[in-house]
Amino acid sequence: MNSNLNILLVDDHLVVRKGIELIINDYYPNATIYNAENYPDAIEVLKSIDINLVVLDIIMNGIENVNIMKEIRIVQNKTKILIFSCHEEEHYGLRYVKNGADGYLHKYCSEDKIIAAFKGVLSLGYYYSDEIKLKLKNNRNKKLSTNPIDALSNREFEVAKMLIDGCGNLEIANKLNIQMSTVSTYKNRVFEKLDINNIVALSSFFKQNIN
Amino acid sequence: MNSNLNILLVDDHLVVRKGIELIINDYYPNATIYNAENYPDAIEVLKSIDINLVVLDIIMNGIENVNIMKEIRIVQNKTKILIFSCHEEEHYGLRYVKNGADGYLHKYCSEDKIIAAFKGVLSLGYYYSDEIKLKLKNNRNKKLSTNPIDALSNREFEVAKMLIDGCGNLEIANKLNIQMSTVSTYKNRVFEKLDINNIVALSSFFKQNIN
DNA sequence: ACAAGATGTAGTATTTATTCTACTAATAAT
DNA sequence: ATTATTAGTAGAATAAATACTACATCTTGT
Repeated sequence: MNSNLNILLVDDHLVVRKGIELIINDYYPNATIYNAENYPDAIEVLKSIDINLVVLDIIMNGIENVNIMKEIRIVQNKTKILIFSCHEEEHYGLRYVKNGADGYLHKYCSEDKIIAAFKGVLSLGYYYSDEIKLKLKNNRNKKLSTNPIDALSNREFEVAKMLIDGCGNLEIANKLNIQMSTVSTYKNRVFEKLDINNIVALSSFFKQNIN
Repeated sequence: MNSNLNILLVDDHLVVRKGIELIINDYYPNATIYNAENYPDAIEVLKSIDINLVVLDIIMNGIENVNIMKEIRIVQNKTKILIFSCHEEEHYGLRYVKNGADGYLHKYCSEDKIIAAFKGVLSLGYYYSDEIKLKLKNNRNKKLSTNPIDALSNREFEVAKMLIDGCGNLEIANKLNIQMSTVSTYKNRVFEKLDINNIVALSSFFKQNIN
């Protein structure tokens, strides 16, 4: 059954790939492991080999690229994608799942969880935390925009940009002639919509998603 | 010769430890590997076993602790310490070496470099990049550093990085077991030293000067 | 056309962050 | 050896930010 299990590890850290490999070896001794340290290499592998599972680092060289999942699905639409990220699932998980991930694993997690995720994705077809399941349910009807920034209202966008410029809430409130609590409300809505929770993340979000 | 080589891997990421282990296995098949996923455990191991080399992640759970090296040296002063970090050596390296590291490896690096570092540290006693060697020399000659980040104290540096990770003052205070006002003091000193006034600027300062 | 959700906005209570001062210990400078 | 800095740390007072709730006005899907 596992004799023809093909797993592709996509991560720019050799050590991480090796670590996953060692763990997989224990549980799926017959699996064949393929390695890719960048996305083009990964696509190449997928073009020539039938891969059952892609273990994918979504942030390579500091750049997040959720679109890689679409590219993977174009080449092989039945392969399973398990995100293996160093970010907290809490803030990023939902977005990845909405963009096509079948599961989300934190680099911190235990061997048990890694194996549980592998099993889940390979047998059930998915591995979501309860939190993500809940968020998915609450979000089911909403369409997924390729660019979450598009979901921001004008006022939210305006505030977001000022925050990135280093303005404080009070300063923004004064400039826009609104109450600080109002600014806070926008800030919250922005954070929720982008599924982030701090200004640095907001900043990098904008850098990545806007020229 | 290698028959009684004892290596301690200190890293909170299982996958990383596994990865290093797999690499070590190939080159030092007789080495005995010990694992610790936190500092107290590491110290425990060091108290009972003669360790030749500690492969050390200095940022555990998002908290940098350069003092761990002093603690290690108190327990075993002849053991070698090789920092294995996910940050660029360029500007973090010097700080760590000055605080007691015998070598610095980036998590990104190739298998060759990992082995070279192991060999260097175990035979020569150190493994420094040319850049760090130069900096060390300049430092001895008391030449000014061109990088303002080098002007930050250990504690300031620590706090700065946590701020960039999106931690709030209170969170940092709790993690470091200090008062929030103390955190604020550091934050202020950092901002003054770098001549900035908000987290986004701090973040880009680090990105520019450290990556 | 009408319900459901999105948007713009605040008030208030609470939580966090900043300021400013200050003190000790460790280092560096002279 | 002595002085001057730097580093690590808080307390108290003050200011800023957030959470939560609320509500009227637009949009939009059906």
